[in-house]
Amino acid sequence: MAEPAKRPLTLRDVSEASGVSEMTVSRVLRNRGDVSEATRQKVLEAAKSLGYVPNKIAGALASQRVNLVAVIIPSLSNMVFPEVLSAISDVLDDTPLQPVVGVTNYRKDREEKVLYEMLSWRPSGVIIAGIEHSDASKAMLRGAGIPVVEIMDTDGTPIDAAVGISHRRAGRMMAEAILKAGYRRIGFLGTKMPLDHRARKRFEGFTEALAKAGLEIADQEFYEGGSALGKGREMTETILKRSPDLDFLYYSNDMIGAGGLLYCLENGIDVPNDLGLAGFNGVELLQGLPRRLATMDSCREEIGRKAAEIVLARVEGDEAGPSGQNIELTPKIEHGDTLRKKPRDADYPE
Amino acid sequence: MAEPAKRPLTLRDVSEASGVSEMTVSRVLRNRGDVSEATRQKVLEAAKSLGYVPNKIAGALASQRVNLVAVIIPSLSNMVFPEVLSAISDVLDDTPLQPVVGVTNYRKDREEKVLYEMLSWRPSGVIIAGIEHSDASKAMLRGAGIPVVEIMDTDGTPIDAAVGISHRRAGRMMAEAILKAGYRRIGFLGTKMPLDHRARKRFEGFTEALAKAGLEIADQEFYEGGSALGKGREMTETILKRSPDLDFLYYSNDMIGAGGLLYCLENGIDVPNDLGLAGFNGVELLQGLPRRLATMDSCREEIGRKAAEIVLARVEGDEAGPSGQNIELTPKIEHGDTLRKKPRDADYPE
DNA sequence: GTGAAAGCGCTAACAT
DNA sequence: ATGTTAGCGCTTTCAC
Repeated sequence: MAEPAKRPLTLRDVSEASGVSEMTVSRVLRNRGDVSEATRQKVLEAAKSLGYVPNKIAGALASQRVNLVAVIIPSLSNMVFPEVLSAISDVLDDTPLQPVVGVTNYRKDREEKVLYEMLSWRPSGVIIAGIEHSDASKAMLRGAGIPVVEIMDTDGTPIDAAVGISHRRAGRMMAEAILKAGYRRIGFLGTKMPLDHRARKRFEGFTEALAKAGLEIADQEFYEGGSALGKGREMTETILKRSPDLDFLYYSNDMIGAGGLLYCLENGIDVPNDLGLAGFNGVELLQGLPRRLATMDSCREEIGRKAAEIVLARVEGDEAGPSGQNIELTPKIEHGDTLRKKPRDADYPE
Repeated sequence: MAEPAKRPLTLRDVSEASGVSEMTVSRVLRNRGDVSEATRQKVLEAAKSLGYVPNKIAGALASQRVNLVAVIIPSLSNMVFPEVLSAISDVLDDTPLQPVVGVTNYRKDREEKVLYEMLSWRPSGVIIAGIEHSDASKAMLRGAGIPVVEIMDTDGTPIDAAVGISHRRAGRMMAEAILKAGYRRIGFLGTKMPLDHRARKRFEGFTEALAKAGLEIADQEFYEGGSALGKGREMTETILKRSPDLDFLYYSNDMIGAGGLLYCLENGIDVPNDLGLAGFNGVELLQGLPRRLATMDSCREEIGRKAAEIVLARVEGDEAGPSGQNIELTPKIEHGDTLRKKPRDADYPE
């Protein structure tokens, strides 16, 4: 029953309460070095009854070790990132390392600030979303002298190590699957992309693959903010009214794709025959929809796990581990119910 | 162009590079005290060109101030908590305080551990979800000597301050609205609740209000884990097959409610006439559904904002601010398209 | 198995 | 406006 403490307790308080030197108390509390079972118990008891909570600030300063891993992501409202996070947490859970999250809102200036703040706590490693950073951010990351794992995207040169997928390739793969299924008049719906590099790269890969087949995006529509499901609905209505002859809609993420799917179903559009749909990410939400939206798994779980493992390996092995790796995972297309696997008999007889 | 630093830079390095004492460098970097514009520039330049990042560990130890606010929540995958978080961040954004998030997975033992870890960094305040904690957690919170704001739930006695809604009352209010609309055979669908106190309290308030009207829950169904949308769908099918005469389904959250709604629409059930539906939380996702699910706003934005403001006020005013407050917000029922406002002409002529 | 001394990188409090 | 001194609460290192 600790009284409303005025001054936080210190090792010294525990030392005095237990009649053991500060040093030995410290050893007990950290399970380090040999301590007799007798003193060990005395100390533990004293610490507990006082309600002592060690001061990690002091500990970190003295030991020059901080068991934190900075995890920097663009957003928490896009479910994709919490999922990566939870994979990271799972791996780190049985280790002394602890993730600490920073959010950038997809903004370079925020990223710089968040990074600076986090590095000033001298974490043991950094896991950061994306492979595009400002020069200042890159300089900080390089200068920090700690393992840095860039995640989600491998289209670029990592500072240290990277784990992700190639979004350019993902866009290409989806375009190829769509073409193979016989769709030809393809619309694109997505976020305004100046900020989201991965969405942009998927778009680029997508158009590139279409171009190779002599095709272009037939129409497109972009959105900003707001409820993704609602936006998907609205955008789908807009683009279909403007270009009723489209036979496929590629969405830059599953949430707007889901909104589009709901719109199509309500309006009696024959999916996937008259109109095919596909999103991106493979979010769990899709399991509950009336039809399974075609999508592409973005390997979030594995990315999080691998990233954490890399940091862990580097922190444990004092020497720099395998640096400079760029691990590209391969996303799989899920056709679901909205992307047929081959052309209808009637059309595109080629 | 900082070389791959071996040893992190210190104030001393900046001091030497700029020919100014460590103390003055420190003053410049913190914008504290009077420094001539000339030296100010010299220092800033030196710091920048070296790529110096201050060591907050040392700073915090020396100043006995840590501008972190521990925010402890059950989960990141339930969108409700990221929303509270983002309200907290917004308020704290223009202040020196910074939120740091810990996740408990709805488990008391995790909460204890997370709390211990966070307190060992000596944060300036704690914002913690829920008002139910283990004795050990309560002792830690009391002993920390910092402002503690318990959020989301006001049904209980706060340790220090609380901001939230009464979930018992929320459950009652929904029951009353449902009864007023003439529904009588009411089913409940929700999470297994040993862990989620707020869901439990809503359930209790709900059944209590039914009891007052001489009614009982006609059937119920519980779930664990999995995709909420999909689960809502499955549970709805199950409960309706078992009890086809139900005329209302009350879901413990909007996601399973949304799944239920989709199921009903697909199966041609007349909502809200033959069957009414309601969820809880007022999540944005609902905006994109074919019909607006009845729900109840859980005031997440305001809760986050108020909580952050309380911590802020207490940290700024050195003296303890208004302690012991228990701010109960009032959720509003949104009838949407799935809960009619009064009985059908035909039934329940009373 | 235990203790004493030194110092981690910074800032408060006092000089000047 | 700038510099000096003395810690902050722990851990490292070395002694016993």
